[in-house]
Amino acid sequence: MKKREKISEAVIKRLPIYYHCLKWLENDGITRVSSNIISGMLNVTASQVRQDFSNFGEFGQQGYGYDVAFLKNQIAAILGLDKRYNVIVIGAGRIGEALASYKGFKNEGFDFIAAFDIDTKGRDMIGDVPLYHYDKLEEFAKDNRIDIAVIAIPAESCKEVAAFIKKLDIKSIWNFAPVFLYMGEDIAVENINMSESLFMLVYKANNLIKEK
Amino acid sequence: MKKREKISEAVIKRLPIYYHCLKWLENDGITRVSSNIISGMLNVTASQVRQDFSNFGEFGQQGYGYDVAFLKNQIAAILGLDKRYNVIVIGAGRIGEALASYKGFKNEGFDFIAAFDIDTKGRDMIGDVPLYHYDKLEEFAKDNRIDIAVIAIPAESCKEVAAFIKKLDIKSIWNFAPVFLYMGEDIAVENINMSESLFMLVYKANNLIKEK
DNA sequence: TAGATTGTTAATCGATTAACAATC
DNA sequence: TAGATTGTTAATCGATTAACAATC
Repeated sequence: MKKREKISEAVIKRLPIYYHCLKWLENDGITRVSSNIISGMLNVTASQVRQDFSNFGEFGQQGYGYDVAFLKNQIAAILGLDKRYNVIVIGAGRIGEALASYKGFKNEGFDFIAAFDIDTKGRDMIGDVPLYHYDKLEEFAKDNRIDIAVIAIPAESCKEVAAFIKKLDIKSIWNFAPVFLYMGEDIAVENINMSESLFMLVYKANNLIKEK
Repeated sequence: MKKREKISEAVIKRLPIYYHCLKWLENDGITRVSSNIISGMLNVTASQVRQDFSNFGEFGQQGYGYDVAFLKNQIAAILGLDKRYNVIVIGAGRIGEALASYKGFKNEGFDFIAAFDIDTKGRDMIGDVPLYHYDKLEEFAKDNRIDIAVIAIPAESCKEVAAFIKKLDIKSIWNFAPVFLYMGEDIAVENINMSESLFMLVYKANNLIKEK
C-alpha cells in the first residue's frame, strides 16, 4: 500500500461501494475486472475508478485489469476490514435491539460483545448479546477492549453519553441518535441521521417531475 | 419561492441540517439569526449559508439577518415538509418494527399507516400500526394513498419488492436493505446503508492519528 | 505482435470561499 | 446616520473527466 497523503472524503465514501461490488463479483465466481466494468456496475466513471485506486497503490495490470480477489483484499485492508472489532451498544430500545440482534455483522468482522441501558427491563440478554445496566459500563470498559460504541438512545442524553464514551477512551462512535455528533479530532464518529435521509427523500420525490 | 434551476446535491443535503438548526433555535425562543451564527452552529461557512439560501429566494434582510420562524417555514416548504405523507413499511423484522413503532415521525408529518410481511407471525399490529400479509399489499394500495414505502427486508428480495412498489405507482422508497437501490428517473430512492457507514467509521478510526 | 487497459498528467467542471456594493 | 448583514459577483480551490504514454 502506497504512503497516503490526504485522501478526500469523496474517495473514502466510494471505498465501501467498491468493496461491496468486488464481493459480489467474487461470489459470482468472476476473477478479473476492468475499471470499465466497475464503472458500468456502479454510478462512477472508469476514470474515477482508476483515479481512486491509484491513491492507495497500483493494484492493476495494463492490458489485463484487476484481479478481483486481490483488489477486494487491498480495499478491505485500506478500510481496516482485515481486523476484528469489539462493539458495544448503548441503548436497548428497538434500534439498539435490532443492531445487537443482527447476525450479519459478525461476517464482516464486528463482534457485538455487550449492550447497556439505564433500564434493562428485567432482560439480561438481547439476542445473543448480554445486557447490563448502564452503571456497569465503566467497569466493563476496564475489563474489555471496546473498539466501537453504538449510541442508540434518545437525542436528549446523546451528548452526555458521547462524552462518557470519550472518557472511557473508546475511539469510534456509531451514532443513531437524531443529533449531529461532532467530537473533535481524536475520536471517529459516523452519524446515521434517519430524519435527514427521510427529508431528502421527500425533497427528491417532490422534485421528480420538474427535473427534466 | 424563486423559480429553481438545477440545485446541486450538495446544497440539498444541507437543507435538512439548516432545518434542524432552525427548529432548535425556535425551540430556544430565538427569533433572529445571521448567516454568521448559523455558520458557528454548523460545519458550514457564512458565505455558504447565504449562497445556499439564495438558490431558493431572498429570505433575509440586510443589516438584520433572517427571521428564524420565517426561514424555517421556507426551508420546510422547499423540502416539502409542509405536507403530510402516508408511509408503509415492508418487512416486520426488527428494523421494520423499530421504524413502525417510532413515535417521532408523526410530528414531522409522516403517518405510518400499515406494515406488511410475508410472515406476520400471528401478529396483527406492530406498535400502533396494523400488520398485514404481503399478499394484501396490492389491494391496500388500491384503497389507500401511499406516498412512501419503507423497505426493511433482507438483501435478497429487495430488488423484486422495489419493482413491485414501482408497479403500484408509489413514488418514494426509503431503503434499509443492504443493497444500493437505483430505480431510474421517475421514482425517488434514499438508501440507508448501515454497513457502508460502519466501514467508513472503521476507516476514520484507523486513520485518526496519521492525519496530522 | 496487436489489442487492451492501466496509472498518471492535463483539462474541465463545479462547488466553496472571499469580497463588496446594496440596503435595512 | 452608522453599523450590520444580506445577496451576488468574482476568485479560488478541489474533484471529476479526458487523454494518452506505458506496458502487460
